[in-house]
Amino acid sequence: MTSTETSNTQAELPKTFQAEAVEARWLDFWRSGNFFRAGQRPDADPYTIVIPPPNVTGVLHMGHCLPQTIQDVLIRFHRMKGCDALWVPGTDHAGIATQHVVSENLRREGRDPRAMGREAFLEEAWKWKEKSENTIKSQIRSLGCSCDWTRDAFTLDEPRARAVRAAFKMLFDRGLIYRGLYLVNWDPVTLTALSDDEVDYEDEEGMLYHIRYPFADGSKGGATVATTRPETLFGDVAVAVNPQDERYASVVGRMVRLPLTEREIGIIADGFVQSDFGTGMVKITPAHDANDFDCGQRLGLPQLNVFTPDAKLNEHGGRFAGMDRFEARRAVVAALKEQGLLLKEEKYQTRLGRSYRSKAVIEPRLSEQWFVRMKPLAERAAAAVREGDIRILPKSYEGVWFHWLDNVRDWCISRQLWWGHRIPIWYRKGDPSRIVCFDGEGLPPEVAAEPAAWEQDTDVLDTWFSSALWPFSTMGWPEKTGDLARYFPTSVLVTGHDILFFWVARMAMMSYEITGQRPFADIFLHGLIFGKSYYRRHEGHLELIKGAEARELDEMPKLPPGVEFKWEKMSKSKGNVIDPLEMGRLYGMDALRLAITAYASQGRTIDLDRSRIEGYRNFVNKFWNAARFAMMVTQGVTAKEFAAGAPPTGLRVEDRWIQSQLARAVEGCTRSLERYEFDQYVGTLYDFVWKQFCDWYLELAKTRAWAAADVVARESRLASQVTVLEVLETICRLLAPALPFASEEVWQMIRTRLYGVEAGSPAPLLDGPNGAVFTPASLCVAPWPAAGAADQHAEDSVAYLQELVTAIRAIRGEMAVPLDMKVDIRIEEREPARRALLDTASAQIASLATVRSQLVSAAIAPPAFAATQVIRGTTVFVMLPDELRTAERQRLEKEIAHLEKGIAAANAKLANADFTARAPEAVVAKEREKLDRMAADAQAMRARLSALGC
RNA sequence: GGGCGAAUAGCUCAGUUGGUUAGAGCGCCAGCCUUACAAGCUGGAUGUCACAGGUUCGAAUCCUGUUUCGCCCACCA
Repeated sequence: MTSTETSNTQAELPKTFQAEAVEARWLDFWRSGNFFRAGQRPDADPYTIVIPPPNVTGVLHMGHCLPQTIQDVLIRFHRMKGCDALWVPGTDHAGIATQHVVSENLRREGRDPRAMGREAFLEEAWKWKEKSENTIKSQIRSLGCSCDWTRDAFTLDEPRARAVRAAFKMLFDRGLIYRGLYLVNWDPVTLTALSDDEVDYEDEEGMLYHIRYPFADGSKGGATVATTRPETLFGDVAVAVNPQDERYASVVGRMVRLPLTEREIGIIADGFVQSDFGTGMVKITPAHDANDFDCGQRLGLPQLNVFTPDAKLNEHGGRFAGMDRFEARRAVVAALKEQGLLLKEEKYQTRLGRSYRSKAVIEPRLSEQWFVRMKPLAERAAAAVREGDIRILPKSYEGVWFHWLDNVRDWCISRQLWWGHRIPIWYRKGDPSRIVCFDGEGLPPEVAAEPAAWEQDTDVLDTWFSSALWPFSTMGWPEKTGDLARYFPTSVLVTGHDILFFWVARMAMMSYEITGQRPFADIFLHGLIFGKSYYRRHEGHLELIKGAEARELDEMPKLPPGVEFKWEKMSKSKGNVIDPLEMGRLYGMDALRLAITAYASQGRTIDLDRSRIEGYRNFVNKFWNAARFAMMVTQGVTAKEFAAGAPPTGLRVEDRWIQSQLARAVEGCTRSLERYEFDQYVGTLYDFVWKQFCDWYLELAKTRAWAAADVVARESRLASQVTVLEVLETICRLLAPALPFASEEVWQMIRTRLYGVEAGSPAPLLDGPNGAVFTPASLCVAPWPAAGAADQHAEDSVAYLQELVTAIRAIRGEMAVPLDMKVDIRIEEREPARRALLDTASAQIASLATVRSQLVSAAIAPPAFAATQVIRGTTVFVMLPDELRTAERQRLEKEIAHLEKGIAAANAKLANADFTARAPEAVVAKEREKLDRMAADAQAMRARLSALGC
């Protein structure tokens, strides 16, 4: 097969980039080629990322795409840098969240999840998990994520269960896990305890009730307490005042009668009571309030639970028993009012805790739970960041990290759920003091010997317990696996700052405690994606606009009057969710990834505008068309010619210029990626590909690439062709981490064209500087480019030509010279070197500025009429019809005014003696040079203006 | 109540240790289907860099205060 037979001609290549087909092709190719399987470079440094496992609660949304894309960019970058890159994928069983979703679904089908029993429910949950997990995996795949799927993990699978048992036992044996009766956050809807971090607090409008507790001896008066929760009074065991509060000094020690009951309780003093709040008297309900619990512990008060698990009053509620807590509140208030014991009700802003999953109002509940002792673990995690063992990016989150760890309370890890890791504890029936903790498979020996005498704890562990082990449980811990030795600790953790405590801090704590090592070297915290929701102003209040109407508004450049938008956290109820796959279909995954990467500045909210995705879609298409053009103008170039590199004798200044620009781009991209400055990385490429390569180099190359053989020397033509291919090939490699599909497509296209081999087939190694470039079977395993040398002379020369061309174009544009009218120009240039440059570039200038003829000389006799522009001492005359004289006057005046503004600014600076005395010499010199240049140009322009004479 | 972050063009955002006449994309205006690309090309307009002080020869950038917005943490019932 020869290269001509397999070459793509222009006609075969579509004018617009066909994202869908290209994505499918390379996804398949990468998968079958096993390119993402770690361990294929045993001598290379490992680079590891473990995915923050998405919850198997449903499908991925835009919020997930951000971390996945960033991780993939990092992994692909390091893979190309030669690392043994490993990205471990996986999913999280998400205890409460999943159990909640599965239960809801069952209820919708008319089934009662609780009545089904544990086994049957778990069966349903596993079914759900399979479905959700498959969806998530295929979504991650279609994003182009280069995960090593052979190492796929799930937080509830058997290897992870082994890790959970081992970790639990380890902590248990070290006394870091204990069980006790404490007040915990109870979710009365899902009927489980929650950790402190799983409770979201919201300000809500409530009432503060002042209730009179009459003296028990019947004497006049009593204690008036202020409370937001009158329904808990059945659990009161005391009334407390501040010991310093003189108003109540005399009543301390007296007894009062608890309203609506026959019970009597005492008035006590405790320092936590704030005298200036409410009445200065507080009812003490140790079983239902955290403060009161602490107070009760201090003073040895009894704990009286008055609620059932689903937050109905129990037998202590007397005639109110069986009522739901909110219903009971109304009833109790009504009864108190009737008895004249309700002295006052006032509106009051309270903070209500809600379950972060079920949104149910949390009820503090006294119950037997398992806890992790956090203090020693937290100290170690804090020290790790303080000492630089772990680096947090952006640094501003360090403060948050320390504050949380310094104030952390013990972690309640038991959950009264079914979906999760069973707590590996067995109790001896009838003797609760005898317990066994077992980390092996099946039953502990004692239990196996007498199964009937033991029962396993019915609770499961908090999801975050297994998540906390993730960086090493995915590596096979507690087994001493090869992966653990090679890939752990991991390189970086990429996640949102919203789970810094839930997850990140806990991984650090567990990892140091259990493995003695950090879980990751860097923590990169990204922003959270917000969506655009629309509102219509309607009689003073805002009305949410959803559905199709909102989609229409998305497309409108200007919103109709009365409609406004807000950026808000994406949620289904707001109707502002963007489906990543839909965006992928609309604009292509590459464009989506590029937009996300460019948006990934650190630690903020990200207002994702779809017009930005569209902008990058256009960029991908631009890149694609540059490739099409390259294929066109390099027809006939052989692999051997490419491998040998551009013939030096044929190189022109623009070839050296683009190579120099490329060197800077390579350096910029590399530096940005190493520093997690993703927006810089994308910005550098965008500018280089579009502004430098397409707008200038390819345009400059046209004159040679298309010229007939007798007009341009063969070497020159070949040099331009090879340069086009070299630069394009390097661009592919630079783009590959963020834009894997399009770059692979183009790269393989060049490879196939030159070598006549299909993707995946080995390309013959040829001699020459470029001989090895296409050796790898895929771009994703090609080496990251090394930065070449910058060429200052070439950069200056081309900058000069660019200014000249732009000046001529600007004149044409402002004077409205039609494009089909080629103009004649004269250039007055005193410097011989520049004249020489202009001579060699005349064909390029003609092509770029639509020029018919040009005359270059050290001195030009001013023509009768021409539009003129002076740039850096060079005068360009653009010969135009005389009727443009007036237009030219206006244009010159504007140009001169612009220059004068700059001159004035520079003059003011230089006139300041302090500036010339104190500013660094280089800065002053630069300013002076700038002033001289502008002054000379302005002078010349003024001369042209007066010569116009109209 | 504490802490953190943000405020730059109509919109979304850059602006690295203070040194330009403050940038990009989208949108806008004018002109172009110039044989890679109309998802394009060329030219153009657009800013009290939230506000007020201060430091400095010089501030979008550093300091102080103010305002607005967002987030996190916190046991006044």
